[in-house]
Amino acid sequence: MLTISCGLNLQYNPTFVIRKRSMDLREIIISSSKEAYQIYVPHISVDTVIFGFNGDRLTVLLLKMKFNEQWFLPGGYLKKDENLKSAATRILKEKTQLDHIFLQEFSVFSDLNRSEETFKDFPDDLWHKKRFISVGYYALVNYKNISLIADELSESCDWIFLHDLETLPIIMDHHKIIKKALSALRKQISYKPIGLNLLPEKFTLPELQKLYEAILGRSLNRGNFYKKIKNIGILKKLNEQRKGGAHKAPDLYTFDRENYFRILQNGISNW
Amino acid sequence: MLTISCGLNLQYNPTFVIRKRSMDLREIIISSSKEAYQIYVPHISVDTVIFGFNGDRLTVLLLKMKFNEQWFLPGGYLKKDENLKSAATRILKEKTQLDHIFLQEFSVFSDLNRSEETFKDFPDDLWHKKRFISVGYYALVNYKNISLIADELSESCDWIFLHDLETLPIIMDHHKIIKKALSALRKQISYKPIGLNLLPEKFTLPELQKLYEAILGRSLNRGNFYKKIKNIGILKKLNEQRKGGAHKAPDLYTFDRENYFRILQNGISNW
DNA sequence: TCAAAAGTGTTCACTTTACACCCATGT
DNA sequence: ACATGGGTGTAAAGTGAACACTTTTGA
Repeated sequence: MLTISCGLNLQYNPTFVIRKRSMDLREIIISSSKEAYQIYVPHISVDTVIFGFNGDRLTVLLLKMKFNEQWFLPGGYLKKDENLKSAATRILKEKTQLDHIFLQEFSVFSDLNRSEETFKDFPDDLWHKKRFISVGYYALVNYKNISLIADELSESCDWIFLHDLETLPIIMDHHKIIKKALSALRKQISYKPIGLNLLPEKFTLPELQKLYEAILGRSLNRGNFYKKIKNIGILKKLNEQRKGGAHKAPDLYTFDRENYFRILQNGISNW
Repeated sequence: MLTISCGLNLQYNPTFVIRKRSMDLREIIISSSKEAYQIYVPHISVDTVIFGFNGDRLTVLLLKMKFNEQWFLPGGYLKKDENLKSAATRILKEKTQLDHIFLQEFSVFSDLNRSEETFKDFPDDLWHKKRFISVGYYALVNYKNISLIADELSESCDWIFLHDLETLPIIMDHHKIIKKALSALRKQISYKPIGLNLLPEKFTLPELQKLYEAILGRSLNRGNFYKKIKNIGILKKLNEQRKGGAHKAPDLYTFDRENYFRILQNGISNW
């Protein structure tokens, strides 16, 4: 089941709606700015790159701004009483309702004029107009069973195929952030197990292989992949097959959660 | 040549000096706080873990606080007109005079009550008393030919052996930061060349091996190390030997800078 | 029965590991 | 001469890539 619930959905007469929207929105933003000064640490933000998997290709969760139709990553600010990991966890939960997801810090983005331009038509003391140093986290989640929730700035949110990113108008340096997250993920895949949050409880090796191929962006040899993945010791073979497809029914597996999390902590071997 | 110039060196009657010191220092800190508000972005700091190598063991550059005798990492704040990498570069230069050094971001430290305690006897609006989210960078530099420069807060600065860290009083979470930097460095050593800033212009393979062993914290097999390191393609064998030692004179090498920097960018292979 | 996908086995090449051997040098 | 460290070679074990073969299934 894939539900997408996306806040307001104003439509009909486009020009009227856009004007109406921007007026409401302006007030919303200005009032949220005041609140932000109370709650958050200034100049620090978190951007999360949330990867999903549709069984074939990787997607990224993006939101679409109400007032300029640009796409951007789910993000937020650091509360005065939390650390960055908590902030990233909170932001992930706000957008996807998901908890207990592996979140990995991968880089900090601190260039000048990253964010200042976006709200240039607003008062100078607007919170959002400050310079922000953003800490990037990525997560891997199961594409299905997720109710996406857009925030007050966003008219919609959606899973965007990595492949389609180039064609979208994406805000600020968020395209660069996604690329860097993907690169960090590709590095991680060689020494940390991946898949627990991306695949259903029971899955087949061909499905797992598709996931690896989607992340790495290239096809892998079946026999070699099977050998390698089984060797890691994170798989439990079930006494069931996935019936219903054409052709031979593939064996079902689950993750051996104990081993999975141990290896997630320690890395796959060498270190 | 190893010169260490460390600001003031007050000594003699300890109790008197400490009192005198703390009074001067208090004023210095309070005035630097005012300046800081003008120059820096609040709540963001940079800590640099600068590794050195004495030919046998790894060291870390630490400073010693004037007013509580605790050791801490060279660090600083983010100027309003620079990004984090520039800040880290600037801080490294301030302490070591060195330029063009490879600096690697490795983690962000954002826990609550990281730094607030250190200046608890100062006014509440003191810059240093704010909550700081610190971005960690590490660097590798040649232990020799460096004039260390302590700052206004520090009575001295010194290269501390990794092995001796446990015995020193180290401020805040700086011990944790060093450990994490070392762990990142150990990961990096397997896919990026290391040594250009740590060894003299001309060096021998046994020297390079000692460096690797110091970083990894374990001994390596000589023959295998030679083969592996030569295979990377970053070494140029010179037509000279290091004379003077007992036993066979070892061959001298330099780094092939072109290859070195190319591989530093792209990683050693796989990726 | 057949095409297609799943699962397993085999071969070859290459890398890693362990270790042996020779070389050069100062004492 | 010999102890010590430097430099190279080699065999065994392990890993990864390519590919072939068998099995299973629905059409």
